[in-house]
Amino acid sequence: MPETVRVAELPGRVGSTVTVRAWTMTTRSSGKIAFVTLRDGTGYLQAVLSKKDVPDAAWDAFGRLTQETSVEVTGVVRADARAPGGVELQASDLKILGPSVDFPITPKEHGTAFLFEHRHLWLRSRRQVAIARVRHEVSQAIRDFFYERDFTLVDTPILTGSIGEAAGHLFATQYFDLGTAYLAQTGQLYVEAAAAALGKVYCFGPTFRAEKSKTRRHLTEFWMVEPEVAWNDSDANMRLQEEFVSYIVARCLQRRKPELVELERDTKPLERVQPPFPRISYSAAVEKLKSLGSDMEWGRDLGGDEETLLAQQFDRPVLVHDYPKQVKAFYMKENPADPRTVLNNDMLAPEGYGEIIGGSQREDDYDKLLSRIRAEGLPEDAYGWYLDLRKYGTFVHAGFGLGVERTVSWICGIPHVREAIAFPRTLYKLWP
RNA sequence: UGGGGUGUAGCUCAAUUGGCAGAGCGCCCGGCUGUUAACCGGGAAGUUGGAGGUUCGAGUCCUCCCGCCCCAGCCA
Repeated sequence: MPETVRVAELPGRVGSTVTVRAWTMTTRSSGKIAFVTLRDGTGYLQAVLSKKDVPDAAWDAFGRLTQETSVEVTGVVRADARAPGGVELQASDLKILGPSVDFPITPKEHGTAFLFEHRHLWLRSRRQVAIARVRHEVSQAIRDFFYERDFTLVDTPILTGSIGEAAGHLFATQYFDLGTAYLAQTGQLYVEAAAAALGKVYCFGPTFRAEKSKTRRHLTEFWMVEPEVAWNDSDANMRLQEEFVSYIVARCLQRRKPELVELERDTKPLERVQPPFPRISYSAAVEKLKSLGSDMEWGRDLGGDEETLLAQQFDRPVLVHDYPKQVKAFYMKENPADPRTVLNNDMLAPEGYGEIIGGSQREDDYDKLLSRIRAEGLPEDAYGWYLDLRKYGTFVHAGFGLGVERTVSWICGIPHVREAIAFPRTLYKLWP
């Protein structure tokens, strides 16, 4: 009885007889010799069948192979320069496990609308497998980075009663007899509470925005990691960010080179991602943009075009800090050196990928926070627990949120965030 | 919510600007002993997104509706 092995193990099994279970990608035949390219999730394998060397049933089975037929192939592992990957399987038997009739995604070109309608099948493609592996590496790097630095993971609620940020639309649902519940658009307020208990914390999970955004950078459901650190000021917050992003990129370069090659990603720009990152104040950024021909004015938030133009001036991610108070959220700490601004920052990824991080030092003064809540017309009683954090031993603290899909898109060099998650949720896409 | 596109075979796209709906891939049949998205020969495949209108004649022009894509705002 031959062993069943994974394709990835085959280079170490040259000479032995093995059985592989996998899916059919393409077939080629020359009458008496036949080739089938297989994939099993661990790698890609070419199996070779010679008509004279296999049972008639196996030869007939080859003739019935169609794209994505699942099969069991037994044979001898052989090194051969003509085989993709350098190793192939000289088959002695082939059995069909599951036929596949009229697989909709052919090896030729398709439009994005068609592919996303078949997302559950499209995931099997080499490109989508590579993206999934990079995403997995990013997620694991995130967890390892914080674990190594003694952060505690705090899982924050997805169903919430209060509202996170001032603007933005939220998904709402009826919550028993307690009225409306909202799907969380941030875990930040909760990790602030946890930071007062545990010091260094982070949350990592899905987040929901009911905004009718239709751009390559937006999803209605996306994953965000949000660290929050007691006694960090804005400067320490930015140092943590550049260390964090550099760590994630380095891990992908170190462990996912084959996937980045599959994606035809030029890794040179990624290799430059090392601390320190350039920093520029919002005010200086406005001046710089003006000198570059932009009609940007002080007081306006940076738009997509401005972000791209600004990021193009640097060879690695750039930290833009101290934005005008009126364009930023109520919880950001007022800048003592310039009360028109707050102690926040965004991180703009290079190559046009835009904002991957938004962060700030939090307002730790009870009265100032309360007046901001009132000024923005937020429901004061809903924020009672949040204000308590300033009432009982207030503390300097700061944190940020990193968007996983935007980060994965940037590292992979893909044009749209919806490819960076297995089943994207957008304005028009709730299935599959 | 604005602005710009697009919809023709299973898929990706043509169709002389109003005059016989076509190609490549995929699929089916046949051929080939080292193929790499194999190649060669043959075949099947269409309510041109939907409804209405103009016209001798509409894939093409007009009106409305529907789906999708891109850009902007919002943000990660």
